[in-house]
Amino acid sequence: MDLPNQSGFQSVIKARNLRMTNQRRQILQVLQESDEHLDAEAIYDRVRQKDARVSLATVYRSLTLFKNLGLVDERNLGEDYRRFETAQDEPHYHFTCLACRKVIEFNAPEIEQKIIPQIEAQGLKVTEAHLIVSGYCADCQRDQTRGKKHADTHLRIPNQTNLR
Amino acid sequence: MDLPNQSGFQSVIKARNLRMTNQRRQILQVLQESDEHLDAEAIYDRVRQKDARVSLATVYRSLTLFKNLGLVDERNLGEDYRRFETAQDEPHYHFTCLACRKVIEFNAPEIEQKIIPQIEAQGLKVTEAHLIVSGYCADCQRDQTRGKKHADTHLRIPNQTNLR
DNA sequence: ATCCCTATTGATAATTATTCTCATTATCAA
DNA sequence: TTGATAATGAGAATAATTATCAATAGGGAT
Repeated sequence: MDLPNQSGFQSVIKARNLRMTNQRRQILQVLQESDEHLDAEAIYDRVRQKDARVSLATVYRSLTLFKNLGLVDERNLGEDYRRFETAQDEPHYHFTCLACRKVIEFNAPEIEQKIIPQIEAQGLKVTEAHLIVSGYCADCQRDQTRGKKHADTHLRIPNQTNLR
Repeated sequence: MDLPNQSGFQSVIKARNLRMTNQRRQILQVLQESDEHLDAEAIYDRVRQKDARVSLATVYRSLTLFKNLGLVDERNLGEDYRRFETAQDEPHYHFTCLACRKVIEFNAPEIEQKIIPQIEAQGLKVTEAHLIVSGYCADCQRDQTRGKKHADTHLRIPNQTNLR
């Protein structure tokens, strides 16, 4: 949630002679207010609830703009799981539960302090690094062992009877 | 390229009463022969060159099957960059050049030895971990500073004049 | 070698997520 | 207030992947 405030955003916008529209304000606000990881569709839904008449195309356009302005990051949190979040100062990484799709953030200073320097020592220039960890959260592990019903649409545990 | 050989594959297939078809053989062979990271379309092209009449749908179906059998891994090597590779014994991670799309593999034992154990200590069960690093390889850095023409279709360097 | 069951395939339609098109609207500097 | 043009809405277009279904082909049993 440490995003430039609206007036800060406004100056960024004007400096590039872009325009500060109501749609952009709404979309940015939704992103700032949420601490979840939303996709374009979810952002679209929330913006509409706030009554703005914003089209899905505009949501996509705005997200692309915000990405390019460095205000928003697009994250691939696993297979078929692209989400957006406001840009953070601290580098951080993501664990995704394959059953309930919950996202848990964590730090891993080894990446910035050891792994990336090692890569750059080979002459490569690093601009981005994502560590994507998948598995099962504590709750869903419990449910599975109990054989409980849960949102198994996304279960990726290989199933002997359905390999195809 | 340390994949079960064809006879090993055959036994895996039969054990699940699946069938060893010519299409599957061809697709698997393409994956084994290549040390690049291919997408479904590229696999499709190569299989067709070997003259088999294989449909794209079958390529997708086979890749899904191989994934579920643990013979093949699907990798998200960055934005819009899903590729397949034969399953490896050693965990490894990927650097992708944003300019030429070259992929360089590297090890990072800190991930398996420190980061994952820390995550699991919190009660999470980890089944997968991908470290995706993006940036510019030595060659493309050189080209850029010289202002050379190169495949800039994929350049992601924010461009002040084209933010939208 | 032949038969039969059914797993697999090819061709193509359907689906999903995202981007594009273009006429219309709205922002904002003058 | 006006004018230049950035931005939008609505829907068409695109691209990647999956689903449908009749036809084909493994491979165990005979």
